[in-house]
Amino acid sequence: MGKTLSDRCESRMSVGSLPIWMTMISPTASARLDARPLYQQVETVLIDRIASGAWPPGHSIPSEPDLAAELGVSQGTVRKALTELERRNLIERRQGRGTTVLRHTGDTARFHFFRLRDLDGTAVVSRIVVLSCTPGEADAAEAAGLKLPEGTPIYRLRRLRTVDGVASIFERCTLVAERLPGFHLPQGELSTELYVHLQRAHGVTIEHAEEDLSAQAAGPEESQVLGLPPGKPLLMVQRVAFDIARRVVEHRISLIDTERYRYAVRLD
Amino acid sequence: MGKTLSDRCESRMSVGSLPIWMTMISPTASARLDARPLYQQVETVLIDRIASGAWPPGHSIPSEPDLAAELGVSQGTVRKALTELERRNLIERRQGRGTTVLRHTGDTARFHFFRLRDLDGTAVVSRIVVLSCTPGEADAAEAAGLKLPEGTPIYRLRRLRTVDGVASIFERCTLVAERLPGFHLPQGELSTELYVHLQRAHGVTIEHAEEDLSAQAAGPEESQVLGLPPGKPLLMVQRVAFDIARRVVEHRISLIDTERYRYAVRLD
DNA sequence: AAGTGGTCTAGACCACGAC
DNA sequence: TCGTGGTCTAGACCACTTA
Repeated sequence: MGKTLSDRCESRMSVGSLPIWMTMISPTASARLDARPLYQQVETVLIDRIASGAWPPGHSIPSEPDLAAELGVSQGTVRKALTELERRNLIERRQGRGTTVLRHTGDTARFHFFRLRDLDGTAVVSRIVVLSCTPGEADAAEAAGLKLPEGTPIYRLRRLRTVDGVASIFERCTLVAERLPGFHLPQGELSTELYVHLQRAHGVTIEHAEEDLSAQAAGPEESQVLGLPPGKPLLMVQRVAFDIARRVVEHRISLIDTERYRYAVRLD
Repeated sequence: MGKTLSDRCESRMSVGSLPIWMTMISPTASARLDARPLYQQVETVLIDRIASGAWPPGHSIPSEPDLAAELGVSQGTVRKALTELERRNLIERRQGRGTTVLRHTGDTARFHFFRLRDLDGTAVVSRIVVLSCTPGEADAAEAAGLKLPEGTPIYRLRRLRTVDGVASIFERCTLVAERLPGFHLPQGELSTELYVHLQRAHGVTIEHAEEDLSAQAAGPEESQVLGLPPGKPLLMVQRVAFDIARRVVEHRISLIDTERYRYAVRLD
């Protein structure tokens, strides 16, 4: 085959109106270059619609037959693309109801990005207190963590997580300002999950994150905040979080007292 | 449909010989009870053939059209089942060459189950020294880790991993004897990956593992083995490993000096 | 040239949910 | 009742490997 979505669309332009996605792709440039399978091209189109905000979180997207007709491909091809989006936790499909763009709730955000578990394996609930939130420019260490140049505008966020009333996690977050125009934290809701807020207030959906774990002795700042003796072994988690377009949004260093809780991982 | 694989087979029994999988399923019991989708039933059949050793690691399995004909389903249904097996890292498909049962190599075992990375993200190579290997019965702690009753026959394995000549990881492994009849370690190859050996010598394929991470101060045994000051923060990884049939095979406690290396995780 | 898995299509029927 | 996604089929053509 080797045909491109735009080829198929051009042959239909006389009948229908210009599809949204064509406004984002240069027709001349994409004419021959995109030799990827059709279902991957469909995938890209759908992701662009979600990432651009055309289909915001919670939006019901067109049915599979409608999408197939609009894009000039078969329903099977659309299904294959949607299956991949579902695997990436970008959409939710339900028989009889239709397909919607996933909206981060506290539960889903925690399920995917909060790996702390009780000793018997049950999920842990934590309360969050924001200690400080200030704009600034990335220093050497922060720039290295974000893999962005030094001096990049950022926001610095310090948080404390409390489990069962016990201060257990100290978090230093570094947020990329460019991704979050007009960033501010709601004063009242200190316990809001950060990623839920980023999606609701800035339209930024965190899709995946990479974490590096190590053991670290408690330094002066964290031993004071967590109320622990200096030198006590803590679990240090360094996270880099990416949005749907796989751009860096956040770097976070969490220091965790694992006396009563464990960080759970599944390996396949 | 709601039809069962055995229904479809019965209608073909007059022409072909009895398929392998029918010998493992009671025809009467499975006649009405298995209301799962066909592709999942096919999946089960194929997994059984792999788990039973009928298709050992490295074996080239029949082509998709052949499997479809044998099982009385369409090629698309077989493809869907194979796609899931591929996702679970049980098989490898290559265009033009065919499909083979995955054989653990040192590389694949490390890639899936060894999460340690250099500070710049490159994979770490380690040499293994076996300190001891003795049979015994599970004590309370070991039984809890394996989620098996106390007194279950086990093998205890102590290993030391060296990275760049520096002792970095001390491992206490507990292996379920029932899964590994006649278990012994090859004397010469101290650096063999355990999971490669389990597959080659005992036909046991480790498919996935669950790990709990915490920070722990070095105790007397590990500080001596690793040559570290007592009380130094170490990363403690408690792993439970499962075979293809999702039965527990191993419990392992690793104590890691994360001075120069990191445990890497990807969250989706 | 023959056979493999990979892509794509068209259409049937089913299970579920909303109206 | 209707429209949705889920399952299953049959068959075409392509890309790749092997002989």
